Amino acid sequence: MRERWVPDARRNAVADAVGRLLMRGHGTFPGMREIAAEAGVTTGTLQHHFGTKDDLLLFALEHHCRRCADRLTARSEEGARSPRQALAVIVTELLPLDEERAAETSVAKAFVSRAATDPGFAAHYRAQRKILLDLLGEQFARADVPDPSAAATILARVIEGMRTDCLLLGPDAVDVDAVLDRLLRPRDTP
Amino acid sequence: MRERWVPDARRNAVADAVGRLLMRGHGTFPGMREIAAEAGVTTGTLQHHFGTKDDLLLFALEHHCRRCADRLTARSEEGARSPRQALAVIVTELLPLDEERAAETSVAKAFVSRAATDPGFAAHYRAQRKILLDLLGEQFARADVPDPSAAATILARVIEGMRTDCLLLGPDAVDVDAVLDRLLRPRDTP
DNA sequence: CCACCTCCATTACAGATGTAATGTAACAGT
DNA sequence: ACTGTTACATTACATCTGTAATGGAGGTGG
Repeated sequence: MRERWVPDARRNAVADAVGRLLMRGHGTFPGMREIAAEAGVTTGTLQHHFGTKDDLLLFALEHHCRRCADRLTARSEEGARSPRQALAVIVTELLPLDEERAAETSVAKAFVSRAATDPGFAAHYRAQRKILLDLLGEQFARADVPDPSAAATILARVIEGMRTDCLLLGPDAVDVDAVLDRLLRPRDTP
Repeated sequence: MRERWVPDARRNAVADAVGRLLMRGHGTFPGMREIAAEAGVTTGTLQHHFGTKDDLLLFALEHHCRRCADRLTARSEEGARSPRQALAVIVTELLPLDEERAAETSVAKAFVSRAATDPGFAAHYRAQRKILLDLLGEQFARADVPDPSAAATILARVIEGMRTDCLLLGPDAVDVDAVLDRLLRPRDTP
């Protein structure tokens, strides 16, 4: 008998395959047959579960964002002690420090160019960005940093830079503590 | 008589065409015929001046980086008054605020994913990053910021984030002065 | 038993892809 | 004038692309 799958699990497996291919491949989006081979299915399966290729890619993007968000909420209690530690958890969880997070980062990077013109992907970017800004801003407010939302905007940008540094130069190129030191140290108040 | 070109000018024109296509297109690398059409030549011309497509793309990347670097050195004297203004010039020049800089940013973004696996593109990224870090670090040192190279690393990452914010959310999403305010305001010295 | 549906494999196809191969003008050197 | 080289244009081709079309296997409700 053919393997039985709950359809969502199959879609998630395909999305994971896309992540692995984007991580290993040359950065360009893989073809349908390549995705099917990596996922251990045929292109017919892909056509059935996702209509078109763009639907598949958009689902893959959402899948990896969802996984990252799940990890963030799962570790959210670790930040109960100090806002500084909460920020460290968030930043570290977004860095490509293992295969799973490397795939997520590769996916995110690959879709930036796409989002520049395609409104669907752009909307997704905006939504994801807002979630991150809220998370960071909350911790900056707890840390009594003046203008916490501005601080969150800056850290979000630093995170993006750290993700590519880590992806292209290796894990030793980033130092979470050094970054938080500089962004959290108290300032003169006039 | 057929138009005469000094070969370098033709290559640069092709590289500009690639930039425009990456800016307007959906983020994926354009095909040879598309590039040829945009540049007003045929694929034979492309094959003659660049051997293969990868050579063409790498040249395009170098071309746009060179243009940006040229603009930076051309405006370098404007930063003579204050390091803060020098930093503002550098950051602004890297943001996609007109067609030329938008093309440069699109090119840079498109090649990040590629650099993750291809050593040639990765080397280019490292070199370009070092140049920027030196430029920024020099100004932070002039501003008597403690650990100027660490500050430069952070600002370089912020710049990368600002570039995508500006590209995806529009010019109003970035505020150079606000960023420099936060990164340059004096700190408590223990 | 029968229709019906989901799930999937296979095949087919029209179009795009990078590039090799070939031809051909224009000019440079001798 | 002959030769060689540069700078293209055109054609050809094998391969890859996304997807439409078709068919079939297995489970489900009547």
